[in-house]
Amino acid sequence: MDVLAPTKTFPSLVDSNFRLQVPHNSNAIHFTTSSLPKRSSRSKLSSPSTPTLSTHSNGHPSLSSANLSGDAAGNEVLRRLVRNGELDSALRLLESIFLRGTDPPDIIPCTSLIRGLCRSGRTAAARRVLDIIETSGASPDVITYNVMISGYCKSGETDEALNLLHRMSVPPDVVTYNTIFQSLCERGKLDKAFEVLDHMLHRACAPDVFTYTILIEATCKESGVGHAMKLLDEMHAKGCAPDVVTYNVVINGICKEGRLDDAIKFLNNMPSYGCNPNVITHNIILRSMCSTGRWMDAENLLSDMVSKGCNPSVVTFNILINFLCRKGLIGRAMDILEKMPEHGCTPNSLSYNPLLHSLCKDKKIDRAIEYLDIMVSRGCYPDIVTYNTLLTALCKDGKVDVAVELLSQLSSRGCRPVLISYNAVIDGLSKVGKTDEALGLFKEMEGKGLKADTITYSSLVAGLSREGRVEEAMNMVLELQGLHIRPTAIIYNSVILGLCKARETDRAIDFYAYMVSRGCMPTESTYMILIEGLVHEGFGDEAVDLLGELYSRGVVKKTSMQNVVARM
DNA sequence: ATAGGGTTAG
Repeated sequence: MDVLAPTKTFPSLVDSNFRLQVPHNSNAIHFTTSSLPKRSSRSKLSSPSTPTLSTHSNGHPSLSSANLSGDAAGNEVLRRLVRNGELDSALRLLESIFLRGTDPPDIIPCTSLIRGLCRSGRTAAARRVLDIIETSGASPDVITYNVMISGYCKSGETDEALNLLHRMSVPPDVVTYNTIFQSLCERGKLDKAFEVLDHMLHRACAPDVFTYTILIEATCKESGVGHAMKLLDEMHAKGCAPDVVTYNVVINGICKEGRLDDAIKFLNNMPSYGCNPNVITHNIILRSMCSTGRWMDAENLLSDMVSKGCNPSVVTFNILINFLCRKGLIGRAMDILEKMPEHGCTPNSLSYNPLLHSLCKDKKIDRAIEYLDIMVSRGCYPDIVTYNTLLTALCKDGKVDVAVELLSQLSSRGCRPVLISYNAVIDGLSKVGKTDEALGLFKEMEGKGLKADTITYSSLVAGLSREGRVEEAMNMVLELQGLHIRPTAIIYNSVILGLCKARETDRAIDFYAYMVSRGCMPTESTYMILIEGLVHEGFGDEAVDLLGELYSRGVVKKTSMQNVVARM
């Protein structure tokens, strides 16, 4: 015990000065900390670019014929520009002619212009068009407003949408409100949606099936089916009949609450409500049956729907294929896929991907590639998930170079690599000791505007640690703070492992303390790595004490403990 | 306005 230099951090460890550090659960044990390298605090947040108006009004050829100051000829040019998709020229024309002209612009091309600008995310420019219409003395109609409001909603500017709703120069219609409901509900702002509903009723605008369906769906998610049912009653009372979609939304809610049998009853009662279930109704129930392992029920439901004349869709089959693949029943999944055309369905990439994934998981990459060829020969092109599956399989099969090659070809194959594609290959490279090459890909990825996540860093940090480049690994972990990425236990563990392997168990313990101070819960591996480290440096007794303590706390499993002892 | 969303890290 006295071999331990007093300056080191070990003593407090072996003196069993154990103290719970993390309040909630706590398997964290307290080691004395010593200071860690100062972490750099970089904040490189680029501010999102705001749409700006192009204000330059220097002569555009197509404007020359329209120097008559906002008259019929001007509108003709405006229509042509909008029709040809020359949005910026149309905008300039509006600014230069109609803003001060005597005749107002035609609101129909203006509405198209607003729609076009919104589609490319330029809501500020679109709003400018609306403002020009208003100041030029023309009055936008409800459609113009609806297009603008929908543009705001799609770009997430719900507050702007609401402001515009309140200052429209014509009464909003049910479409205006439904657009806003949809957007508020998607963002979980259900309270606000109900406020708007009050507003709608005050203005004597009657809600329709869409209105209620949107609200019922959101209510199922936020407050449960029980509350949603009240809305369904209210809907009935107001003389608005629910349709299949309304019922499907409710059935989906019931399934999500784990009440599959109630959902089935609802399905069976639907005809008595005057509404027949459709494929989607069945698919919702089918999915729920599969995910709860009720395979026989699923098979029966499938034959039920066929006998009722409700034809299965691609989704129906994909649900079944997915389920079978998860259960490892690849053969049956393939049979189903092959039978799809008999039911008038063409398999898509979502049909093939689970099969490819299962084959890869079973290390049958050659068969997966054969199947890929079949898929392509049938006109179904691989998507990014297909490629990601292959990239992962290649890496796991020791063909990292092939994976690198494939990754570089993705764009020319019509598939843009995504974060997961890079993560798969970066991980593959890191695992075979080619961390520098992995770092190169990481740079390339960032150059393409893809932001690395915790998994990317997890692979890189582990790669660096394995190569003995622990300093770099540690610095990378410290840098994550400025990037709003919380390192996981996996990341900390790999650094701790790297330090232990380098016979720097004291620093490993410091890093452990740092991990705990950052609020990251250690795992069983964390402790096992540290214990192995202690053993390697000749502190077997201390390791055993610690192990006993951890075992008595239930942090370490008995088998893990026996394994360590057996190796000593 | 409803169903499939699969693929990556110790």
